Amino acid sequence: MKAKPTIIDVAKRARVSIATVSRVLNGVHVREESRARVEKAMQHLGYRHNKIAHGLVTGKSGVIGVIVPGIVGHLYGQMARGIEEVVMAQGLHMVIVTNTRNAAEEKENLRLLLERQVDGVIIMGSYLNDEDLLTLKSNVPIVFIQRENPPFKSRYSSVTIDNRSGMEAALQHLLKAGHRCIAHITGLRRDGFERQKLFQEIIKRKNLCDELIFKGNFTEEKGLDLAGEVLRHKDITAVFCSNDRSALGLYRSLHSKGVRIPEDISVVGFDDEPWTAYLEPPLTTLRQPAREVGRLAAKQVLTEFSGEAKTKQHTVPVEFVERASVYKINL
Amino acid sequence: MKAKPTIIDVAKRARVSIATVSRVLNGVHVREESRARVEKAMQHLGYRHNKIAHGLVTGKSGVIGVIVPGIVGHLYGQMARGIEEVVMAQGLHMVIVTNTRNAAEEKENLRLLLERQVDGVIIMGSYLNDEDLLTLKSNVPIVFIQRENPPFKSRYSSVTIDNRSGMEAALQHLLKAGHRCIAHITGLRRDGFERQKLFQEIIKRKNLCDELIFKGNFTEEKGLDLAGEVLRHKDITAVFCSNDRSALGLYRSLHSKGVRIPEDISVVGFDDEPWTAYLEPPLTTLRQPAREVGRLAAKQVLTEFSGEAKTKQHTVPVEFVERASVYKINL
DNA sequence: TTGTAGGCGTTATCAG
DNA sequence: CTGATAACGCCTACAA
Repeated sequence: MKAKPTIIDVAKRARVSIATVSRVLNGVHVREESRARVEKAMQHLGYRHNKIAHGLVTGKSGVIGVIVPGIVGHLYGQMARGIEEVVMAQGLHMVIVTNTRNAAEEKENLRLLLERQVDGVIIMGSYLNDEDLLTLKSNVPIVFIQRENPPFKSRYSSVTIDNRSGMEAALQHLLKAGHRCIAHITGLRRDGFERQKLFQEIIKRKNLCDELIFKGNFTEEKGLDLAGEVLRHKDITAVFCSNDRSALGLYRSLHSKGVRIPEDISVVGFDDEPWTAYLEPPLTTLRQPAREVGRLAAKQVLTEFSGEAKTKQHTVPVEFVERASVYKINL
Repeated sequence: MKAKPTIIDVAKRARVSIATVSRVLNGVHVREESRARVEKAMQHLGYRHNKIAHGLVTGKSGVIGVIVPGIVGHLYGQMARGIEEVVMAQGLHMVIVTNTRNAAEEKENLRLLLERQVDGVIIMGSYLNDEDLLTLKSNVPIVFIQRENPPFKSRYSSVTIDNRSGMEAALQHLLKAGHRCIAHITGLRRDGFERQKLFQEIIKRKNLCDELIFKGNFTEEKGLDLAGEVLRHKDITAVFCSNDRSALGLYRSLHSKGVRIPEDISVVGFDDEPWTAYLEPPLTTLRQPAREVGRLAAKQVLTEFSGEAKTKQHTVPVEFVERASVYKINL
């Protein structure tokens, strides 16, 4: 009647061996009578299965590690939620660590996770390179979501947003609406650069003016600053922002300058953050299926962990969300 | 040169005993030379400390469990971030599970966490009652953030928002601005009810009309619906919404009806969600110091876990955020 | 300062 | 179907 009861205590009270207790614990068949006695004993003693000890012998911790970038934001939250969803359904748990942006810290976080014997790791927006991974010699599956560096030559899975299809859809929409002089406020990191590259590629392919690139940094402030420069080009009729926050900055500046959206300038964002629908006018943007991305990543680690399943590079499409921030010139 | 090396392997290679290896692992002093040899051996072998085994013998898992309500939202994310911050600083980890709203599931989640031998638990918006807790006989500290039921008679810590001070501040502001006929769109759960009660109490104390209560449910839709009813009372000059989402609904309906904010109707929200500053006009609201709440809760579990520290009921103030949605009548 | 040996709570193997 | 008993990897008196 003192500290935590163990299977030994249960076994004694049920007058069976600890092996039998272990069996009922793990759903192995035992005689009905024994099982009943064991269960009663557990009940009585307030026994609780110790997953630490269990993990030590089985070599599985039942935990998936998740590393998320320090920047808060809605997207990462959704991804984490998606991961938790499938992880939980398997009776596993998820430990989250956030790394305040730098490769060294990320590596350290990963190391700690591995010490904890996680059964798999999911890293969002990783900065790690092949070499880092190598020195850590992880033996568990790692899958990367929206990794920053170019894909590994190596053996890791990944889940990546299909920026291309999104950009194509959005620009198509703009073109159909009659826009011919479209500016782009760029962003940072992999997504930012990729989007810029795609923007330029598509614009060039359509034979439009491809010089209207404004260097942004994914922040509202920058979007706000850039508005002036954008307005200096009188023929710009639409601005494609690399993310919603830039679009927000642009909105505010345009509003304050008395420029009408979308009549004077059309705006398109990227991410579909929850508040974009509340803007005036509601922002046309591209939605990242963040939750689904999380689910995918989680499923990938799990199958890799519990089988021979090979690594795989997933690409998920983004969805074009039409709202009211694009003016139809040709109507 | 095969599977995971253990301290035994390290000990052999360093020609010391496993005890010595363990010592350098745990920062106990050993002769400089031995330490060097051990470290070199670990390096060479690619040794990794196994925290599962470590946990089994020490009885500490080094993990704090966190249960968050299924509803996503910005606040819970911030709280989790605050928890992770302090937990991480102690070299611990945090496992998050979300419960899709119902006491049974919450209890089950807690049970699983305890099986995992977490060193402490933080539950946000819990629905558990004394009895539930009792049957689980947790031996680790549990602290509740914004628990739904009335405080325990029992021995658990909590962190709670000081709705009162917030309501006082907001209403004071409204009164100073000359508003005398103020409506309230109510919310749900503990916070909703508490805010309503406080609203009525304060209004009555000030000898104002206290009948203008509109039954909301924390959602945008409801806020939108209620706008009509609010407008029917011609003398209402301000509406205090129980949360920002209700305020948002009100905004949209008012806008669509051509009612001006704040000239015709002033609006105050609660929560200070990130997008409230982007509304037109920016919403005056009350900020919950969510991150700080998380930190507090985490510190509380940690001190309770690692010492005799008694349980404690924390109350954190909310901050009044003045923006542009309140009209100064008397100026 | 270092080594020996006895656990920590479970599972797994192998006889009965 | 059940029961000993040896791991699992590490920590920690206790001894040396």
